[in-house]
Amino acid sequence: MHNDPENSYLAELRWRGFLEKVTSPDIESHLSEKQRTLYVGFDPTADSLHLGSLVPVMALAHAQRHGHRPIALLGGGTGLIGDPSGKAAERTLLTKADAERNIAGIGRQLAKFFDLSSASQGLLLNNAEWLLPLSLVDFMRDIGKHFSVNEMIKRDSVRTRLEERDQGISYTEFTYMLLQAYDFLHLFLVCDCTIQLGGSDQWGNIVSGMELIRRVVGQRAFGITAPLLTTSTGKKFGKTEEGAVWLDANRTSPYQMYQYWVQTADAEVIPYLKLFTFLDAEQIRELEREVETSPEKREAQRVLAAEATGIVHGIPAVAAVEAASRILFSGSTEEASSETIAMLSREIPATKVSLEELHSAISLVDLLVRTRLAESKAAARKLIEGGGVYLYNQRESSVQRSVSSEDLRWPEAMLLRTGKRNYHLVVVQ
RNA sequence: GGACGGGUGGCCGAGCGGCUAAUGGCAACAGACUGUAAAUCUGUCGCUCCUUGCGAGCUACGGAGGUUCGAAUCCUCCCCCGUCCA
Repeated sequence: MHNDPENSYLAELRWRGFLEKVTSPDIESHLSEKQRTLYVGFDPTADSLHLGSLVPVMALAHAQRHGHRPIALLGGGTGLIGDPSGKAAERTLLTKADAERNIAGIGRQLAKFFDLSSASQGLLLNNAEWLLPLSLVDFMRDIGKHFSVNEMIKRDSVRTRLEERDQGISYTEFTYMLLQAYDFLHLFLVCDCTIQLGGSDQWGNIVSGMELIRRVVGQRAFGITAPLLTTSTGKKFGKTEEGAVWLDANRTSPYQMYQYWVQTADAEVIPYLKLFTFLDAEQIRELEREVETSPEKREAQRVLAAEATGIVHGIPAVAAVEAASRILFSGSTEEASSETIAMLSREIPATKVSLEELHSAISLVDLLVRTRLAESKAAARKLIEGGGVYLYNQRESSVQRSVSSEDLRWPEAMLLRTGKRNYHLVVVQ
């Protein structure tokens, strides 16, 4: 297959924008020859991945779809050391208990992206398995001997720290690159893994691994790096004012993730559709035309949000999120299901009101004060008079209005709103 | 210690005996516009009540007293800030 010009997997990565660099053009024929095994490592820096980690995850998921074998590698061992790449300062070591907890969390998430039903399909491994039992002396004799300190200190990640007088780098972090290189060697030997994939900051570590394999076994291995994303406004991808967008629903709710995607700028929505959904080229071209002709519809953003959120949290969760978003942002007066209400109750403030109270009717003015949507009764009245109060997204303009069980349109909840987006859920008990 | 200047609503800043809940600006809130953007425009912007009226009552201009029919505005004392002189 030497003259196969276009390997289908690489072609896919290419048009989707995953390819930043490859270590050699020969990777094309290497992949076309037969099923290959590729790996991506994940640091257990937190108990959840965030959107940024999704780029290599998706790249690896595409490999499986093209018949190759992915290995998602948990850094249970390397995480105890800490990767200096891209870090301006020495990090505090994770405790072993934290690392274990983080490994468990990340492992659960990664498992959802791959078919791990058999070892020939895909693998989820933890490098603690082979790194922890290593003997220091053996490691130094067998692995360390292949690394030249002269080379190591030229590395960006090391050099910047050496030049930065007040930062420095510990021997621990300095050693990190040997461990990651050893991972690649280990996977090469045990799993016949020949390709390592990673973010562009991993280039150096990947090359170290390839070198090590070449020296120890005299064989060739490859690397692929994916670009680090930044938004057109210069912000880091996957970050909001509140911090990272996590894959863990307890850290970032599906609704919040969906909203993050929906708010994607026009300039980024097409690249993101390519990276974070499995939609094919034709479907994405269609959406691209939509962005050009009617950007105000935000159709591409909605599709991106639904698809990407669905991949992470499952399709069933998306329906409720979409309904919640329609209600909160398009002022939809649709009925809400209990799932949607549950979704809303996590995103907007809620106040409980007893059924008895509701039977005897509460004045809208009092309800506004009670839900703290208005600071005082006078303010509540002024809000109503100014046309700023809505019940189930329908304007209520009478100061005399009172609310009773008659007005209950959703199961056990009323949706009250002032202004454009100050929603409040009145939960009836 | 002495001499001035000043403390006003979330902030800045007018007012200097009644017409002042207190001009104006900013912020805030609501409405219109809009693509879950920005800008712009309009309205509201101490609290409470209702018979929602260009309605009534209460509370407010550093604090406490006083003068006056009536004070944020005049007087006394106190507190605080700023500038200058010792």
